[in-house]
Amino acid sequence: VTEVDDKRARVLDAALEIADEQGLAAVTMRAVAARVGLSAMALYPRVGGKEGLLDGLVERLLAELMSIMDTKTARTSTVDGKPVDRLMALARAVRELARRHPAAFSLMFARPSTTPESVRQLDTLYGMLLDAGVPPEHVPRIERLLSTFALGFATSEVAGRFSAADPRRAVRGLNDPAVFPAHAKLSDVLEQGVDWDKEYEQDLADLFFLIRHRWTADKD
Amino acid sequence: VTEVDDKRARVLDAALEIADEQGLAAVTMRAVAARVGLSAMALYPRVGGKEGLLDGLVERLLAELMSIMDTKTARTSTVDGKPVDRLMALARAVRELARRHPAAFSLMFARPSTTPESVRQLDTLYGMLLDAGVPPEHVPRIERLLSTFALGFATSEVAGRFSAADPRRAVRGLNDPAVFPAHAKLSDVLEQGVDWDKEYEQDLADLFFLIRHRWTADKD
DNA sequence: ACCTGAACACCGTTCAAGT
DNA sequence: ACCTGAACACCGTTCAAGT
Repeated sequence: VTEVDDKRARVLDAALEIADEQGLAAVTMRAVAARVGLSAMALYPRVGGKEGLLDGLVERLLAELMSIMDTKTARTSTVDGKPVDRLMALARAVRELARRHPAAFSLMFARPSTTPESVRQLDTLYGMLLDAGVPPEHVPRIERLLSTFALGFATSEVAGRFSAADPRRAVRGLNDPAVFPAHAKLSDVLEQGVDWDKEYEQDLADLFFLIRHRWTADKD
Repeated sequence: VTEVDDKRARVLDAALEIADEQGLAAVTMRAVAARVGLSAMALYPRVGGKEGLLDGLVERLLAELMSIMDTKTARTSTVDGKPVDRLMALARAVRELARRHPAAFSLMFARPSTTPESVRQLDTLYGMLLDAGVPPEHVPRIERLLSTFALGFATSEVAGRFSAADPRRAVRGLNDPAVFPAHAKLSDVLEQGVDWDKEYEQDLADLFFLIRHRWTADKD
């Protein structure tokens, strides 16, 4: 039983390595098989076709996400720190995961994981939000809001959505108020580059500001 | 000149139709060519290979996004309504676009558009945020925050990330406090289904609450 | 039980050939 | 100038055959 899992794990290792080194398009049944020293057909009992292989990759990423968070929180000794700190650590771990595996990370949006393990991780997140004082009836929604933003930010970064929007890769007439009035008004701000680490921290601060203050003054 | 664009447009029409009807995997050079009555090779001068075809699809989606917003704001006559209303209309248009083209929509995260037209759309967004009172130095960041969330939410919906997390597609022991303590605490909330329209509206309300109140009490 | 290799039906793209 | 069709180097997967 654990032997089968072991064989599967070795295939997923190989697939993730190829994705990291050569991109997702290079993750071919044949290429993965060659790396583990088998024929392409020998993978089918292990991972169940290409779809199963990619689903397995998402499982691996989720497992690594949790291990990143554990090592991080252990190092700064916030294992049982304030709930918001643990949420922040998780949010930062998402981004680090994306930087470690930029090609494979794009699968996270496309191939939702429904393994018991992923439900356990969701349960941990729900627990943190409850501890942080989010009213129970809002917890699932706030979880989706935060995870959607964190996944989206990391995906935008590694897929180039953010850098592509950088106006310094000049479109003609960018500072012409007649063509791009808002860009012209913001030219000072736009000229300086973006510190993505800082931007992410600011975004998280804003979102947690929301969580902290949304349910204090007014109820619901 | 416009004749070349016209030919290109016809190819992109066909590609989008196939994506809508049969999914993104069915968008094949051969299939698209067949739909416009040409050989596969005749597409190359028009769109420049498969990559160019997919980039063109993203352009189409962005154009449709703006047309959705225009018709919506026109109907509710908020064309020159309050800036926040226009931002809300745009955010809702993103989601409607995803529902119209669920398969092609996933390209939005993967293939950022850098055409002059997309910069014009970004400029419009910047303008709305300035009008809404966001301090200039925060406008690009808030734009990224909002667009990342809106894209991420719509992608999660159409790609099944949200529905896959639905606990009612039962994992064993979901209500066992020993296994999933947070799920057990939230069982009342989780049992009732989610109204996605309502959830999105609440999320937008929260985010605009943030925009409205973040820069009033404390100056950053 | 587990693995292999030939084969099938595809895919994007090159290229020589047609008009 | 614009299009075609054969061909090339792939791809995921089926299946009969080996041990």
